Amino acid sequence: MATIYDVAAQAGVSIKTVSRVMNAEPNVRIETRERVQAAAAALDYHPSLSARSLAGSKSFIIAVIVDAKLTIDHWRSERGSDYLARVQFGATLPCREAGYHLLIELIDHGKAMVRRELDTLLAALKPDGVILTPPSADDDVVLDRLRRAGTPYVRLGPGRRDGGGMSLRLNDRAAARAMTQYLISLGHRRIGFIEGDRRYASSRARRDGFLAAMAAEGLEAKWIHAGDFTYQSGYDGGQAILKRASRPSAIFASNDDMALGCIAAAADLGLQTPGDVSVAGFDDSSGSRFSRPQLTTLRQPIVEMAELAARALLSGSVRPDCNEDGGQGLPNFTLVPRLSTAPPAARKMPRP
Amino acid sequence: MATIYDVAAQAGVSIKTVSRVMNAEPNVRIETRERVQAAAAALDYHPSLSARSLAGSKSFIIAVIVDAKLTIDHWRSERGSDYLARVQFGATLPCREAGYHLLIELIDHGKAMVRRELDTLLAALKPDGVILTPPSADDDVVLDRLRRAGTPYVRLGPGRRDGGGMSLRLNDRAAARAMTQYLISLGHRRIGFIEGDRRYASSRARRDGFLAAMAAEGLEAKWIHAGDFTYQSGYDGGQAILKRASRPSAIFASNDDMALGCIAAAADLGLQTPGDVSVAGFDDSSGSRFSRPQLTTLRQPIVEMAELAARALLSGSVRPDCNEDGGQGLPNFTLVPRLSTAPPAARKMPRP
DNA sequence: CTGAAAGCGCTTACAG
DNA sequence: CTGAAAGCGCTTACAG
Repeated sequence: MATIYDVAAQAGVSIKTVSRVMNAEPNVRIETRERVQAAAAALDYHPSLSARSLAGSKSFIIAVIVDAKLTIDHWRSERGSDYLARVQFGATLPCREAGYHLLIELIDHGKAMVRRELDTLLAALKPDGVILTPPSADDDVVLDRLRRAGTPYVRLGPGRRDGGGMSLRLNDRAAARAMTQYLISLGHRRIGFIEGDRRYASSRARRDGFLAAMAAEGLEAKWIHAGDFTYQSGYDGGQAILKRASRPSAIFASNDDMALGCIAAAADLGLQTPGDVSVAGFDDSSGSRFSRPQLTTLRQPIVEMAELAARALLSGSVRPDCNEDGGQGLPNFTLVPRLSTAPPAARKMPRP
Repeated sequence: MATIYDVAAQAGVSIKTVSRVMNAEPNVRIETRERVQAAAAALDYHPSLSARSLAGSKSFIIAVIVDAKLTIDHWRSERGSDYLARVQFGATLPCREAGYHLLIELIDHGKAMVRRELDTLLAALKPDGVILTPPSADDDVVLDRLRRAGTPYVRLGPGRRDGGGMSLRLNDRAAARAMTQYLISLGHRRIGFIEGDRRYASSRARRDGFLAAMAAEGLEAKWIHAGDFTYQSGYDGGQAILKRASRPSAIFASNDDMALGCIAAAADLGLQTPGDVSVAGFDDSSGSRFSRPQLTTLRQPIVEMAELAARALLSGSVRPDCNEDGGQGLPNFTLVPRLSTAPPAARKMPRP
């Protein structure tokens, strides 16, 4: 394979000049530039990433950090949870345009592992930027190691405001509140809630939004189940809630996987959705669109967030030692009403 | 950040010895080894990938090549087509265990672009192995550049037998034949077929399997539509086939996306699935499981294939200049009967 | 079992 | 506008 020396020799210049041309730096006579470009093309020369990375200050790598357990669970279950795919979609294209490579890195969020895995990653790869997904975005160890390494990072959907870097936050609380209000507007007054994993800030925010909407209408939140974002926990939550003597006419699950599990639980108890119980989800996963019945859910602009994150990192505007909220330009959530929710059956309406 | 020199100094040895310890090479006294390990741990030392890659013969990178247009289309449509996710799932874990990084690279399969993009990729990254998905797996330019670079590669679902490297092939023909026979066994004799993109070998094989099964029963294959694996082409195919005066009682689409499009087309024409027309797909995508009705489809062991591909590459057993079929240990396809297929309505049965 | 030397292919910092 | 020198942090090939 041709190296910078071959190109320099062929063009009759020094390697420094070839370097200037390849990096589109100024101060090269147009004629020289063209000679170098011709030589590079003739020799089919492409600079080595590792050499550039070792000698210079850039690695041309952006890493996306995801939780290993959760990601593997989603891959294994094939339930159409496409959070990671959306992040890849949003971040891949800007990286590609800039000649960067996007690396998906799974890390274990156990106290002991996270530090070792992250340090290895940062030292080995020296990524020019890191995109943090929940729960990494709020993980003390992750944030500390990143800051120590001086690596710019963008946090997706973080809870903490003081985590450094740039944050891209969706208003989970407002979204959950809107969904709850939607259920109330359909006539529901007895509404259950299935929580997500509490390690996730978004999970807590969704719960808060639900509780706020209920309180605003003077409704009691009596059916709350602690799930963990998995289908199974949604199923368990649905069973637990719907087996009670007094059961709600609607259930709001903190994500689509759990909502689908909840619908299955209802069906196993002989309850139809939405005839006997309405069920709403959160995420607008592809599974939600193809479920039976199609799921009423909330869509958040994950692709746009990831794209914004990548662009911010690529532009060099993110500094690890600041706290920047970059979510201004982001589109808002959208409530997507579909067929899993309906007004409660008349006989089940409590009297006013 | 600590370098190999720091560790060497701290342990009182040469950098060569540190290198030996870090790479688990033999010929280091146990006592020396422990001293080096202690020093490395104390200094939080992790070797630099770019330095290792530049000096040595390994890059610790495995690249997956996918078609840019197709991948972006799948990401954008969010229709639960999880081929890439399955490949990632299968290949990520072995890479991780081996300290390797998996890179997903989109390339454009236009004649002009593919060579430039691939050469840049190979020269810049020097991946230790490449996993080729369709249609790259049969692309002359891709195969030529890979061989020229001496990069080991595994081809997933290739058509050509002479493409070099290792091939992992699924029996698309037998699978399509089995599905067609299944439809026939339900009582269908008038069966339509929607083809996938003909650039894909699997697409041609599926068509062959369909035709073979029909011919074996002495049935005419009169309703064939040329699709391209997209939902829209399935919709168009469904419309075209079902609008004809004489229409089939079942349609077999070459993938799930097209099958879903076909069902939508039927619905728009006032035809129920499976009441008026049975529809079968291919892939067992997550969308197929959540569709309404759930799709009868074929599952192929993509995750297992990708895992096998990664392991073969990591073990160093793949050579670019041979033609190896590595699919022996792979599980077979499975026909997944679900609710989108049923016996034809009595009045539509042709007389024997 | 251990180490000194050379070199991988670039960029940096500087000189002219 | 151009280039000579040094160095990034490792592995390779060799010597002992």
